[in-house]
Amino acid sequence: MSTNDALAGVLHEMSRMIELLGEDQFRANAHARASRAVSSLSEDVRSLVKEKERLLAVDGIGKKMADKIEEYVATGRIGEHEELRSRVPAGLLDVMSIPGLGPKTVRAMWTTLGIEDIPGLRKAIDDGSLVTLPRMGEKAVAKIKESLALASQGDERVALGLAAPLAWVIVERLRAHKHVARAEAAGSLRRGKETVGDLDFVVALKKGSEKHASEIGELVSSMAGVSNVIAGGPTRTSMRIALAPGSKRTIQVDVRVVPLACFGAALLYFTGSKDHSIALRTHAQKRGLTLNEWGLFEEKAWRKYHATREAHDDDLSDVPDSLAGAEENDVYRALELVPIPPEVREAQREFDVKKTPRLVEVGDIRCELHAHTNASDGVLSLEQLIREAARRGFHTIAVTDHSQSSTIANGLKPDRLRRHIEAIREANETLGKKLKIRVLAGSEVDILADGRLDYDDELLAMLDIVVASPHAALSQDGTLATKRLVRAASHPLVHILGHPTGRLINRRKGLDPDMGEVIAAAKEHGTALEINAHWMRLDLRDTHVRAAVDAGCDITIDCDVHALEDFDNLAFGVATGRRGWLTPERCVNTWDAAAVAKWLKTKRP
DNA sequence: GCCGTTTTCGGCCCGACTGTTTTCAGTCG
Repeated sequence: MSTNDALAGVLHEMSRMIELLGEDQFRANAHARASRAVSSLSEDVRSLVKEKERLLAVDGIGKKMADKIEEYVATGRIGEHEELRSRVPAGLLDVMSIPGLGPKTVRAMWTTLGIEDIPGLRKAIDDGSLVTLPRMGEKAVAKIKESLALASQGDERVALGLAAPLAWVIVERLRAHKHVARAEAAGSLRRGKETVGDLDFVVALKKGSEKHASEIGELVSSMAGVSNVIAGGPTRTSMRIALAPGSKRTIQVDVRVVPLACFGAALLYFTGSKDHSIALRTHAQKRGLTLNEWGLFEEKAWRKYHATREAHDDDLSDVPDSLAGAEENDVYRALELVPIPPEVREAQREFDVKKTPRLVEVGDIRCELHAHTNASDGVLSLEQLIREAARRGFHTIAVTDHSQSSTIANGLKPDRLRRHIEAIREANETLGKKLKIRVLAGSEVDILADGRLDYDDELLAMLDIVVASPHAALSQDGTLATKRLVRAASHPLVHILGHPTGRLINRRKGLDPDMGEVIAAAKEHGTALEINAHWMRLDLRDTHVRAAVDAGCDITIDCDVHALEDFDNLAFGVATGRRGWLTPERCVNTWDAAAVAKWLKTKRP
């Protein structure tokens, strides 16, 4: 785990413990906010504490928080954290992590029944003592029991690439309904986060169809794979659905229904992030306005409406006129803000921009620079690969099979690579010319544990393109990893540093180098850093991309193609790039053929 | 504990839904 993630975890825990102790809620919120700010930092806190002003410039980090962060970096602990821990039973945090159980309820369990952990909670359910708590009835206990059963099957966030296909199916189903005017997936999926906790959908009904709101929730909750419906109101339905047909793994799905005039405001709010939404609402509040999922309103007008709303709460047709609400961008403009793309809505500097950034888009991508054939561990023949790349309109396809050390991946020994180069050059002359696509002879060469490359320089120099990636020794020490990657990024024949950390989302932590140093080396030597678009990798990750973009590095977005469908992972790589504020100019794959060729030459003798 | 185009003190986003209540507290996103 990176230092940033570890620190964020400590701050989050502090926030939860402050809540459990029933102390100042705003202090708890401040710690939670600081935790989120730290986890979305593009820089390692270890370097940030050296320049305190820049640490203090981070939204949500003030003087006291900066001191705690400094203490953590210096000693690996925060005294106040340990003091809190001594006052709160460790198992109580597990209890509070059960959906439906918040700080007030868990505190009551603790102080009146002596419950200190999940076994204690189970016991209190069984012996009937739990139901004696205030505001605790049979239904509430049943819900807790259900949550307990669910919690044991694991609640880790779902990789973007596993959740997205289900989201697409649901959006299509919603859009096909006769009363639906618009439907979009929102939440962290829309923001392109590498993992998502749940799926959010915003649906607008056609004018005159407002009475049919309740049909929409039923439309989704009647889908195959729905295991239980958690809540179902006229405008909001929550349920759990199997991630794939037959899969035991489920994900929470929330569907919100709004009138068409409110669609933008609802989409804005349910896209988040939480901190971005809070910043917008605070901004509105200072202007005597109120922003909610129904639109942007004069505060007085909204209050008057809302006070009378209960009488007709299943009727969505009478929301008062808003200052903005139909489109997200209208809301930003009405607040005198620049519209912000979803992927960078993190309340981290996006409100400082003077105009909407033009971030890289899938349609900008014009070449693929990292692809395997059946010469190593791909399933496509050279011809199939070239045809598919051409079919997708690419001007260049790089054939980069594995190098000799990757024996499991059938890596090529030097002799075999020489013959492979000839075959690729031949294909470039024949099929490439015919399909108007340039075929590059390349290699994804292993970066050995000490930073040396897996072929000698003479052989590397014969290749049109070299992607250098780590594949083994992925649990080595951070300092060694930094040296290793810096050495590879500084190599005069390397064009691209491929999936630099080697992490696999939810499965393998990968290397933990000082990315600041790696980025600096890449910048100095004109080496591009790869965003590997496979949803299991997304490596560089979003925060690394942002640091690299800030440093002025070139970035590639590569599908690391092994099979036809891998080309479709591009959207995930692009989303990660966008989260890192990547513009087309800095993204090599958006350049025209001549510019890419010229760039490749700069790294050849 | 953070923060400032009202403020260095005194605020702190806002609504839906549930289950428990006869008017609301707690949780969630």
